[in-house]
Amino acid sequence: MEHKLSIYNTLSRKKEEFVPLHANKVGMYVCGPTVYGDGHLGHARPAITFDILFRYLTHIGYKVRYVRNITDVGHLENDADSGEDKVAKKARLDEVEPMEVVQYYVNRYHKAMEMLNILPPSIEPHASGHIMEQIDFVQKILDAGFAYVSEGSVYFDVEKYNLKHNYGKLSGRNVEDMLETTRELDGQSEKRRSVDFALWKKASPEHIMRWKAPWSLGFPGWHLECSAMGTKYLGEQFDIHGGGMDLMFPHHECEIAQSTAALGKETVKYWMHNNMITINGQKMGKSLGNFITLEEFFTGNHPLLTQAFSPMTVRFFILQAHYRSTVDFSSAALEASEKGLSRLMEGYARLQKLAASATSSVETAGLRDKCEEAMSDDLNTPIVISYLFDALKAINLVHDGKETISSADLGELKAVFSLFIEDLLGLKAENEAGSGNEAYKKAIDLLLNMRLEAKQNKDWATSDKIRNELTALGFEIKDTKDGFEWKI
RNA sequence: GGUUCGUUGGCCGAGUGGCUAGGCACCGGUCUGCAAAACCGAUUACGGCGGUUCGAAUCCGCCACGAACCUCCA
Repeated sequence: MEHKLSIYNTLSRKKEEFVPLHANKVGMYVCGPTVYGDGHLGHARPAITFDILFRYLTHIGYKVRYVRNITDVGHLENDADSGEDKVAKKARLDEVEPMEVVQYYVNRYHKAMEMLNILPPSIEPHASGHIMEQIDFVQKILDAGFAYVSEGSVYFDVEKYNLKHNYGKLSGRNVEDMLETTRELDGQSEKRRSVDFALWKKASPEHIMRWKAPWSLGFPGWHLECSAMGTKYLGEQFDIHGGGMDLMFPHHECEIAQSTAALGKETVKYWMHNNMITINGQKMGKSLGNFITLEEFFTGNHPLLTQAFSPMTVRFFILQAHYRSTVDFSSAALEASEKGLSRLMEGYARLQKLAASATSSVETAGLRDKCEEAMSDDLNTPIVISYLFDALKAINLVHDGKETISSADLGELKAVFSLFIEDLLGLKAENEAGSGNEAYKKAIDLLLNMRLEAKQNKDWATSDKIRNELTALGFEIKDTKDGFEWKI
């Protein structure tokens, strides 16, 4: 059964049925990372959220072009005084080439994304590789009369734009209020109004990353790259633009203004924003210095972490909350997710070995439909997961011989689990130490077979000794009807 | 101050008018030589006060508390 996909559009502040601009094709743009530091849990959230959307859109039959940018220029570090961008600053400190810093962190970002089983986007454009497109974009805005040049820099004229269009429609602001509240801060600026924002910025002498433009030797403004690259790869109008909620204002608001000013029309149909990850109720973020990098999660090397958490645990943890809710981080919450995930994945492995009977005593019909329905309802992954846990119960009961399943139902259940767990939620089994080492596995089997013999002779002392010592080494031993199972 | 959003059981976290998601923890039971795992069962909820309604965690109003954005941020 087909369910219509509905997604929450920040522009209208409600769920809307998703209707693509072009039949069967979807264009989707997501704000990617600024590569001047290691990725943290906050970066994982949009990456995972829009990975789910990418996978789901593909699953329901769309051909999706997914663009996720790399920000490696612009984004001023401090207020107007320095005019130096983040990447340049870091590079000077480290005494390396700016692009070397970019490459280093891009590599690390890709590595982390791969570990989290996030599919690569269709196109991953760098802002630094699209300076010409950005200069053209600035020129279009100037030509349209919505920008002005001031001492080598170009600024967007928000007040003028707002006379014809609605600046603030995305974030619910109005320009008059903003001028009221910020007027006092507006000193001897090159800007006419405090609300105006830079499209092109003249580089200060010490600024390393600079490009030649009609107005000055400089660099593009903070928000321009997304407008320029989005339209370049997805067209003047495309379906979905995503990113974190913190980007709603000013970043996305400015994007709307830029694109509307340059092209004379709305570019994006659906704006989607994932919520923040909090830590003790407060946002986890770079500027707050309370973030935990992904690498620290994977190694457990952070004061707030009681242990290491695998990439799949992190992914599962994030998927257990709806993307529009904040999710509060704690080591205890991660531990709970780890156990839940492990139970789910064991059940999934168990499902593959289940024996079919003539008839089913468990009810598994409708699972696919319910899961599809939850996914199509604004990507409600927590509900999908809850249904999978319901089905897990049936799997375990059949495994224990307390219930039966027909081969048709078994086949369907396998297909549904495979589809949702692997293809859509993107969860995969994580084989830890020892995978692939046959000799090692056989040695453990040998020990456990000796224990089995001891058990048959009712030599509990020997049998418990083997089990206890293996347990102490980190193995988990389970006795089964006709033998044993183990894992580490 | 402005804008937006939130407050659910021991913890995490779904749910938008009636049918009390799910996970983790805890307790009791089944199974087991004992465990582990699995299964069965029990318990604990909707910030406060009013209103609408036959009926509200869910709609409306007020209050309290918290968060995000208004400056780079996922």
